[in-house]
Amino acid sequence: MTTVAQIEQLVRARLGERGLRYTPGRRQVAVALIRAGGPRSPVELHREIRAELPLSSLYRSLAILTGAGVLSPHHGPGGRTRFEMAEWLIGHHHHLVCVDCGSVDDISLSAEVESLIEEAADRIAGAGGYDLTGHTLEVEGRCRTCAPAAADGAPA
Amino acid sequence: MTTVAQIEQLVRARLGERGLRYTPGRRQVAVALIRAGGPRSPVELHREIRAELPLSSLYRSLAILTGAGVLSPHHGPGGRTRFEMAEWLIGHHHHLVCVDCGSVDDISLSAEVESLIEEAADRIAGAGGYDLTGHTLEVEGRCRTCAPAAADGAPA
DNA sequence: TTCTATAATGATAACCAATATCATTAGGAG
DNA sequence: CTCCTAATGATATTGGTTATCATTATAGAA
Repeated sequence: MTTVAQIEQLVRARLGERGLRYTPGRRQVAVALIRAGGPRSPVELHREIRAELPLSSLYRSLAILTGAGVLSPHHGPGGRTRFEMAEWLIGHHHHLVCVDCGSVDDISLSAEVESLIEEAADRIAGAGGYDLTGHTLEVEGRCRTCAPAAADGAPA
Repeated sequence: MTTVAQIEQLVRARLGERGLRYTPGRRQVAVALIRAGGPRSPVELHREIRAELPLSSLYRSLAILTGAGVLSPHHGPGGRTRFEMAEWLIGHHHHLVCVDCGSVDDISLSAEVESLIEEAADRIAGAGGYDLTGHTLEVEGRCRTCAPAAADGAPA
């Protein structure tokens, strides 16, 4: 099991390599995301972080950390972007996404399914002339909160 | 092989069920998306459709068609949403996505991998209390145009 | 066909997540 | 201590998207 402190050490090192500092503001963001079980939006993080961290700084921290490869962006409904720790820090995983509110939980697949997907992704990217960076299975549905409202999509 | 006209017939019927009309503007959008090999943004569609279809009307047509279950939204970088025909119209598929520019191509998986993923998605949605609506494998990489620029993500 | 209710359109204004700007503050190297 | 550069925070701006509203077009009724 990787601890929060260990991940933070990797983050600090990564930032250091690029002449960037692991400041208190950036630390708050990183720790919140390490503890989260899935991608979080700037507003969600702002609510979660008690300290009065200005939104402008929060957005910039997210941009800096993303640029350094520490965070990965996830684009959801309503033009909202959610961020999570990159896979080299918290391990490979997939997403369970609510198509209505956009909330996301991390999930894992069996080794068997995972290796088959990996193979397929490799083949597909090659065929399309893409420089493969990764893959994510997005399992889509309506979360318990959103399920009651709205219906259809492709009725009888 | 399903023809454009056949799909259009399904779209017209679906709209009719809801008291909505399959107007020329909506038709332009639908035909362009039926012909496209993947999700398209409003601006891309606007460029593709020669006619002087106002952006406000284009956006509304996309919203109407999406609400009717004819289109599915795909959320990409830069807060840009791309739309494609729903799977009940063009069949199940997955996406090859450029993490930089957000362009998307449709791809398919072997029946073997597909059925394993389906099973896994079912199990995962159930465990998370989600009402499953679908799943998409997003194969991520950098397209030929974007590959030259930028590097890393998780270097040595 | 003519009338009428409702949907659709198009120009414009408003919205809001995200980004850029810029003056100020903080931190590391010499 | 001093200097150079990074980081911060308040604010202004951008840009995709949505809402508003008056006008036009269409389906169905008479």
